[in-house]
Amino acid sequence: MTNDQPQPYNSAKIKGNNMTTKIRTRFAPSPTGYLHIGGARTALFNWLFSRHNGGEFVLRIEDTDQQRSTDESTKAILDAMAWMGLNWDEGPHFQAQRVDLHRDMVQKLINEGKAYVCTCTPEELENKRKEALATGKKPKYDGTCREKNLKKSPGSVVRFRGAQTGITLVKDLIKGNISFNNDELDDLIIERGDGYPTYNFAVVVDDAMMNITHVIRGDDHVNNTPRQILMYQALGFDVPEFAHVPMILGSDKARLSKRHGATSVMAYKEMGYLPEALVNYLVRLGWSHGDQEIFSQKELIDYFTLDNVGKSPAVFNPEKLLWLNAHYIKEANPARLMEEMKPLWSAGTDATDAVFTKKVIADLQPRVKTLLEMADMANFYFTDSIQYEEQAAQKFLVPEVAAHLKAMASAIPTVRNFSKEGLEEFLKTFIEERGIKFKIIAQPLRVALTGKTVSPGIDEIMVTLGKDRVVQRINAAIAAIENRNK
RNA sequence: GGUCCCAUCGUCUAGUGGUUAGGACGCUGGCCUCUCACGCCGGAAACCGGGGUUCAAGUCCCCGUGGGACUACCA
Repeated sequence: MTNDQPQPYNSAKIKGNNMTTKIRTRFAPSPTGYLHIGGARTALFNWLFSRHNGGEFVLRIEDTDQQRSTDESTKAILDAMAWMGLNWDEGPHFQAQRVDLHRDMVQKLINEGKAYVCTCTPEELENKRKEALATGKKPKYDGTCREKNLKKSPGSVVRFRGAQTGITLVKDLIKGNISFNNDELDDLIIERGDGYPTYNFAVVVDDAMMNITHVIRGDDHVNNTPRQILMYQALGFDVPEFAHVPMILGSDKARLSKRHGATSVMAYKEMGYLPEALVNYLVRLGWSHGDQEIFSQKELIDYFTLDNVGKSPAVFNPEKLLWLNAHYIKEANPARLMEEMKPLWSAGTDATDAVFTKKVIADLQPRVKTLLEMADMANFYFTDSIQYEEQAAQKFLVPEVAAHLKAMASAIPTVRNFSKEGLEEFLKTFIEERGIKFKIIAQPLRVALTGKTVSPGIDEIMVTLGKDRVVQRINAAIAAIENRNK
C-alpha cells in the first residue's frame, strides 16, 4: 500500500447516527502566571462555542510542569475568568492529579510497541541538535534508542514511536485542511525522566478521557496537532475536531507581550475597565458578525460560530478597547458602577453617601473612558475645601466677578426647586436681572465649584453638590478673590 | 535552516466572481454648547507584487515578497 494517502481518522464530531453527542470544549491553561489577553480570548471562544451549542465548558489546569506551576497562578487565572463571566461547567481538573492515568497509558503504548524507553541524556540530545542545525539538517531525534527495547531506568524517558511514512491530515475548523508529512514528526518524549507526562501526551489523554469534542486553542499549537492525532490513534481514541485561532500581536506585529503594555486580564480590572468591554473587544479580535461592533452577552452566544473566525493574526489595539470601555461605562447603571468603583476611589474619598455618590457617578459617566479616570475626576466632589488650579484661579477668580458670585451666594438659598430644571430657570433669571451673559460667570463659577476649568455641566454639578455645598464653595471663592487682592 | 500558517484603510474587520470596496477605532473639518465630554453631520485613508483562469478577480490557481508560529525531558 502506498503511504501517500492521508490517514483517515474517526471524528468525534456528531455523526448521523450519533446525534446525542454533547459538544464539550475546554480551556486548559498552565498555571505559570496570570491569565493574559491571548489566553482570555481562547477561553472566551471556547466558552462561547459551548454556550452557543448548548454544550459544556470544561476547565483543566495543566500543571504537569512541577518547576513552574504555582497555586497563586491557578487562583489568579480562576479569578480572571470569573471576572470575565466565563463560568465553567466542570472542573477545574488538575492534570498533575491524573499522572497515574497518564502513566498507565504510557505503559499501554510501551506494551503495544507504540512507545519505547530512551536513555539519551539531555546533554547528548542538545549536542546532536546543535550539530544538526550547524550542518543544515533537521534537528530531530535520531532514533538512537528506537529499536533497543530498553527497560525503564532512573532518569530514562519514554518516547512515542511516530509513523515515519505517510501523511497526517489536520482538519481545522478555522484554517481548513493542513497536511503534514509524517517523516517531519519527531519521536517525541511522552514521559519525562521525573515520571511526569509531557504536554503533548497528557493533553491527548485528558481531552480524550474528558470527551472533549472540540479543541479550540491558539495557533501556536498547529504544529503539535499531527503528532497528537497520531497519539489519539495509537491510544484508540476518537480524534476531536480542532480549531486553531490566530495569535494576538502587539503593535509591532510580534507576539503580544508585556513590552506592548498590560497583558494581564486583571490589570485591566485594576485600571478601571469593565469586563463586558474587555469581552466585547476580545471577541472582535478575529471574529465578526457583519458590521456589528457592540454585542450583549446574549447576542454573543446567539451569534458565535467558528465560521466567522478569521484566519489572520490580529494586532491588539488599546485605543479601541478604551472606546468600548467608555461606551459600557456610559451605558452602565450608576448603582452597579458604585460597586465597581469601591476599590478604585482616590485615597480620602468618602463614598459612603450612596445617593450623593450615585449622582457623582452619573455626572461623570459620559466623560470618562475608565473607572480610574472617574475616580480621579470625582475628587472635587468629595473634598471639603477646593484646591484651585493655579492658572484657573488666576484667570477666573478675579475681582470683577466677586459681585456676581456674592449675589449668587445670597440668591441660591431662595431657590425652591434645586433640580436641573429649577437651576436652569434660576440661572436664566439671574443673568437676565444682572444684564450679563452666562459666559461671564460660567467659568468663574466652575472654578469656584470644582477648582478646575474642565468639569461636568454647571447645573449638573450644582444639583449633585446640593445647595449647602454650592453656597459654601461660592463663598470660599469670594474669600479667595479678596485674599489674593489684598 | 526545516515544517506549517497568514496577507482589504495606521488598527479591528465586512466582502464568498460583476460593489462608487462597507462599518468601527484612531485622525480630521463642522454643528451643538457654560468648559470638557457625549451626540449629530462631513473628510482623508486599503485590496502586498507578478503571472495565470475567466466576458469579468479583493474574491479562484501558481510563483514571489513580507509577517508570524513551531522546531524543549514548557505548555
